Amino acid sequence: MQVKSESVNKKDQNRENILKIAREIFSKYGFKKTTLDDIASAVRKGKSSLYYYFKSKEDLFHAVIMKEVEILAYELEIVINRNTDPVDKLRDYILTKLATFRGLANFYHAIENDVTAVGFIEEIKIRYEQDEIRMIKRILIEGVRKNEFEIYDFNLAAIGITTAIKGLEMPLTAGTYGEVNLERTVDIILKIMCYGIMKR
Amino acid sequence: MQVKSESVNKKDQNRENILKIAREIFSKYGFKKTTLDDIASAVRKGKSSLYYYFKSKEDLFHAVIMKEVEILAYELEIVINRNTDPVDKLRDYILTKLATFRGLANFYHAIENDVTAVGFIEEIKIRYEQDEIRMIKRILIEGVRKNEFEIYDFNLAAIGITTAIKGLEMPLTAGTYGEVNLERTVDIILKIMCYGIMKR
DNA sequence: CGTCCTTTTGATTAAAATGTTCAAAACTGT
DNA sequence: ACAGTTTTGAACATTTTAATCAAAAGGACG
Repeated sequence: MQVKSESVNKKDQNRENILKIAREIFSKYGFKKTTLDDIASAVRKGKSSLYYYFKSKEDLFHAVIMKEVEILAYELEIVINRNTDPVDKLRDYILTKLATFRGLANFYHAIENDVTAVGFIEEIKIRYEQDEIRMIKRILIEGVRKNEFEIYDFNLAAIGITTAIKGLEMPLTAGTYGEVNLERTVDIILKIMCYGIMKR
Repeated sequence: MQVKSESVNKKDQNRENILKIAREIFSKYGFKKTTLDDIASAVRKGKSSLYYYFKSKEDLFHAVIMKEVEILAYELEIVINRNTDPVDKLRDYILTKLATFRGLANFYHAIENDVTAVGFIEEIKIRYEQDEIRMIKRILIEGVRKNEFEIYDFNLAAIGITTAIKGLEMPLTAGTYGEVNLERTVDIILKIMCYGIMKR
């Protein structure tokens, strides 16, 4: 009998490799234009071999996106745990998320409406909204503890900021390709959020 | 009766527009992955409308490539007529051609062998080889006139150099994607050619 | 070698996509 | 209303493509 852990390792290794290559191809051509043959021949396997690792094209795509999201989560975790000024932290958080999202958007940068892909990404957005609010809240609480922010309702504030970030993501996932200079826009929004619009 | 010249203009205008957009899409996805629907919806027309302007997908692709070649020819003409040192002119000629070719290569940067596209481009290469030899010859003759080159058989020299350029194009049209630093390679080859050629 | 498990594959199929044709419609200027 | 131009939707034949499956190949181990 083969040792389970070894064979699992081998399989997982193959799976990872397929994911890595599939990621490249999906990000280049989008979900619809990428065929299983493209991926299979890129990993030098028969097309049917892919079904040993993933139960469908959608499944594979889903796995690719999920991995991307994991990476994003990991990067955000790092940003959050850095010992920086709360405002900078907020800024870094937003910029990191946007950068990764710009990449994610590639996955369905197709001309036609790639319904499946859009569906996946929308689904992910919804699923992770709660996490996002929680993270933002942590930043806000830290800001108050450091005596930099003055916030009365953390939940509302976090929801507000999360919503603002969603607004920033829009031009990425929608078709607005004209370089909007995101960094500048982020700074402007940050300024508004930090100093408020009221004269004092 | 409508005035012929007007209607022709309108049609040509539309044709040009289709070509422009088709160029973008072909260069992004390659010949095979680009569908007529992609192009049609990008120009906001029905798919069948395209057949009013081009008799087939191949025909359209062909037209796109031809336009690209025209542009290349135009740019090369400019380089050749610039009043520069013959060696620089040779260098500029090669670099200009390679730059455009790098773009051309995009048109069939597909994973699979895009036989049709490859065929077209090979055909063009062959057709324009004679022109190329002629242009190179002009540069060489000018170089001798300016007392910088010392060449006894212009034809042979031009053919040799053209062949060398072909060698430089190979990594572009073949699958060699690993950045080969073309500019450096060009300089090296130029150096070899020059010190074999230059009067001393 | 034979056994058991893992992994790969070619053949097959059903469904969807795609290039192409064509006759009819829409549009345009006179 | 007319004539020429341009657009289009429906229809079709052909390929492509995702998915399935049973069989084969590979590999560890007694």
